[in-house]
Amino acid sequence: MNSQEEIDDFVKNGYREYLPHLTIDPVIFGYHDQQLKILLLKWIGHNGWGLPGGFIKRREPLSEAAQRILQERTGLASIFLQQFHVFGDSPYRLKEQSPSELSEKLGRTAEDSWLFERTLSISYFALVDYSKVTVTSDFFTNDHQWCDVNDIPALLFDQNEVVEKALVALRHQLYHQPIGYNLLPEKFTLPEIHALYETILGKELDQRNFSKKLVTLGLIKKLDEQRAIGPHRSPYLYQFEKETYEDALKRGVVQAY
Amino acid sequence: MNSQEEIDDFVKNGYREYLPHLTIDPVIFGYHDQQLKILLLKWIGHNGWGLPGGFIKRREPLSEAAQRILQERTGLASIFLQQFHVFGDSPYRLKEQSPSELSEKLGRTAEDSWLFERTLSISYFALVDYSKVTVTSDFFTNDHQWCDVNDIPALLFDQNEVVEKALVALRHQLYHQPIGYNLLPEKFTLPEIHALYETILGKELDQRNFSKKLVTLGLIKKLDEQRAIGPHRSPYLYQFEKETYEDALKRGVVQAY
DNA sequence: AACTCAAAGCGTACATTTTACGGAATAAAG
DNA sequence: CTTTATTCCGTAAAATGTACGCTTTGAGTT
Repeated sequence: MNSQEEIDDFVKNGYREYLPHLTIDPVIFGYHDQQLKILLLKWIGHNGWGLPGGFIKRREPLSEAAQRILQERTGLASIFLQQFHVFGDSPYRLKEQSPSELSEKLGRTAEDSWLFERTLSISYFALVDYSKVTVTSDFFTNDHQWCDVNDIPALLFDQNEVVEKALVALRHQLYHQPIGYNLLPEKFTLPEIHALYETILGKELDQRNFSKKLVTLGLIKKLDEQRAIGPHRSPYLYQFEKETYEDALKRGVVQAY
Repeated sequence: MNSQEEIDDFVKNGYREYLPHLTIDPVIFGYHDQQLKILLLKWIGHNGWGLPGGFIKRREPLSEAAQRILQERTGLASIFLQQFHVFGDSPYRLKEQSPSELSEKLGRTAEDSWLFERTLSISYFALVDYSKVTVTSDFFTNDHQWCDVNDIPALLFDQNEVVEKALVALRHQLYHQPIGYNLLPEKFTLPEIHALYETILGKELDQRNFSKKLVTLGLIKKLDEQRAIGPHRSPYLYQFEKETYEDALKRGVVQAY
């Protein structure tokens, strides 16, 4: 979507291709080098930072739509993507936007556009390695940033609440599902996965007990190789146990009942 | 909505009042006397059993809509109602229904109705005492039943999957939030709450450890009264600790991290 | 080659929680 | 006053979680 014509057409007739009143707004967490960030975009129409988002095609399964939207922004496919809530209570999302406001910002009139109507937001979260991602912009956004989760600015609508809830969901996830395949190299060291968990949870974990736990659960297995790191003792390399890992994805790391 | 005129108007113009493409379909669990059931309605247009459902008004907050729909069916207000998933993948929900099919069943033509379009379903679950509920019908349904969760027939669309997921969510809930206020008398015995938990989880729980756990958590407190039950030892009465209970509703019974 | 430093990682003791189950107390009927 | 069905107290073992001392290791430095 680049040319002015295409944009006009989207604003006027997009509802023919997409479902109105409904967007998918994924919170994309990015981990790298002991930092946890989220992807924010600068929206032209609103002149502020907000989450990426997109519409669902009229005949497109919901989960495909979510994958597509993630891929359009980040180029990543088959990433773990988890639905966690529908937001439809905030007065911001209830109040239909003033057409003139957006029209002005877009530099064109679009009195009756379907884009001005109330939208509910189906929220997903994903977890990626942000150093491997190239973010793609589109007409409605003119900037992006990977923003540290501890330093998030005021976002559009109720999106600060969305991010907060996403973080809770992600941390909950960490206790019930294995995480790491997309974030660590195939072979990784205990300190690496340890740092990953500490960063996501935002608190310290005893390294000795932590490793014991992961090995006991059978999620990772020790290899015979080591990696040379500077002037210190070489750590052993580990690998995820693919079978246990995928089993845990389905049934949960800890059996709840 | 009773008169033929009103129905015609709803079929033709309902989209002016309600958001299209989107329904709220609550799975209403009913507990009574050691039985766990769900509320099913017989839908005229489809001639089959399915979940209750309703549309969201254009300017109505999502959670209010859910409460309203529950109340319209059951007369119950301020019930614990938990959103758990949006279903939008099933081919059944993707395929727009044949207008002629429904028109025929409704006994009238409604070629272009908004009702025929694809809908996603925002699913909630609730837990009520079904012996206290009077189910209200409307024009689109002509029968209802409280159906045992272990004996659920083939439902419309992908609703069997919805029910399955709801049951998982309910059981998960039971481990992380207190449940019982609406289902037990104000003062209840240990065997009563014990049976409730066993029924919902569908498995046995050691009664001695179970009571100890609830008391230790501070969720319930023992009273000095007893209840006479037939020719056996009189059980003590217990009450929920309101403060702990509501605290647990917010923060979870078990602190996850 | 010995020394030093910082990080890796082993092992063990203690605390807490979960699980298992014997058996006493109780109410009412016969 | 015995029988029977039920409530519920108490304790012990098992499993899990937590805390932390101390040895091992690799490479640069002396």
